[in-house]
Amino acid sequence: MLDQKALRQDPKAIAEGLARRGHDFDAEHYKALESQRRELQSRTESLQHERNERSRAIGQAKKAGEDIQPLLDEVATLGESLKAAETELEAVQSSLRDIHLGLPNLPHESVPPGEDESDNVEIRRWGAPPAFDFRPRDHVELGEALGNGLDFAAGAKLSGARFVVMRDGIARLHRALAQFMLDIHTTEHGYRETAVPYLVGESALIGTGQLPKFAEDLFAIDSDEHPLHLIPTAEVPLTNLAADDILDAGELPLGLVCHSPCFRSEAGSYGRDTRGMIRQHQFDKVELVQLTRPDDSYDALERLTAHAEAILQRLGLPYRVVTLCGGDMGFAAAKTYDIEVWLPGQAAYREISSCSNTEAFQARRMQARWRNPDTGRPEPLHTLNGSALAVGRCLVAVLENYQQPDGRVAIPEALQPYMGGQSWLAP
RNA sequence: GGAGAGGUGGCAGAGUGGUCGAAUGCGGCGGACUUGAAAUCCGUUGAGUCCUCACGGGCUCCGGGGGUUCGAAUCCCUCCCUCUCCGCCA
Repeated sequence: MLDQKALRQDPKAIAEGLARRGHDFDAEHYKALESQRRELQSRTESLQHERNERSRAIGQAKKAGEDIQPLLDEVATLGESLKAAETELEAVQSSLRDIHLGLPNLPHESVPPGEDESDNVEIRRWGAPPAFDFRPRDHVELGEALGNGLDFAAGAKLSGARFVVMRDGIARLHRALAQFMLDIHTTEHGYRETAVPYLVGESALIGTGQLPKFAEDLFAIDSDEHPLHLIPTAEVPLTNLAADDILDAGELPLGLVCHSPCFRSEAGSYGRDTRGMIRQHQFDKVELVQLTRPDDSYDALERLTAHAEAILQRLGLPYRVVTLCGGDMGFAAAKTYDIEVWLPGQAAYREISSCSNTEAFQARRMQARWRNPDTGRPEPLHTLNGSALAVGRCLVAVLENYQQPDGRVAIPEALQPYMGGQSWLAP
């Protein structure tokens, strides 16, 4: 949610900001609704005031033993006009709420202009793509050769397209990656390890911005008794832990890390990445979330991104970092860095992490606040999130980058302690 | 699934349908006393929102939603959550 004061004060400026991410906002319509709201609200509240006063007078008269009938006659019609005003006000407020919940975040001034992926700006590279003197295979081939360790047919048999079954060394490697990431983030980067529910209620999803607009991207539990959704990312439960809270300044910045499965319907991406485990309905991810003071959130974004990069560096995987342009950013983000890992099977850099500062956008939606010592007042804090990393895609990157001519795969040194000292995956 | 109890301010805990946003205690903050501290005493201390340049004022909130009433923390309906016992169960 955007700052409503700013919206009221200068809707045109907001519209210009939103245009930078390709969002069309009708400032005139908003202004009209807003002035309607103002008029209705002051009318409603003055009627409420009158009711309160009169009720108080009736109470006092009754206590004094006076005849209250004349007073009752006076308020006879008050209730009706109050109710009418309240109903009207509610309708306008609900329209305004719909608008508020539907507006995406404003891009930070440092966000490059642009419409789509092609306008993203590369800001750095690390490592060099491995030079193979043979035709590198992709992870699908490699996995199949490794004792059917990646079995897409089995996944499809159980659950349909975009599911996979992992076995043996590959399953273990997948587990090793998640363990490794958790250990680094908790012991070296200062995040608090957190385990969360994988099913969440509607309010949490509104809090982080998935609802009301993107319901079709989520898997819902089809049940009146349990109207829950599978989490598309641990960002949802993790960030919402702060909902309705007022944190002390001393608690910030607060870093949380969580390993969880993620569930995405991938509606609207039917033709894309159909081969392999790049785009699955279910995948594991280690997620970082930070809650910060507003004046610290952009430094925190750099730190958080560096935490994600540290994993790739330790694994020796080449990557680049890009700043997303306005048109390519997610709904809640004010600024996003994508980290893209080199995949020899595709001879391309592919997204393996996305690190975003949402500023106060999510905090306002979920009433996550901190007590500002300078003002003494509760104020929205800033929230950030980033994958560090997507475990499935990281597995793909290890398999493809560490493959050998004979089909074996070397295990990065950093992971060997998690693999019982093993240094190869071999058929 | 069955039976019962309960959800009130940071915490604990009162609350008769009528100045109850709410007693009291603890905690927090400020002050007095003290060389300093403790103890003691005095004061203060919820959130949201609207109007106003401001001063200030209004409105809403006692688990959520709905209802009765001139007036609801208090009465009614409904949902959610917590606790105890029984059953079932990883």
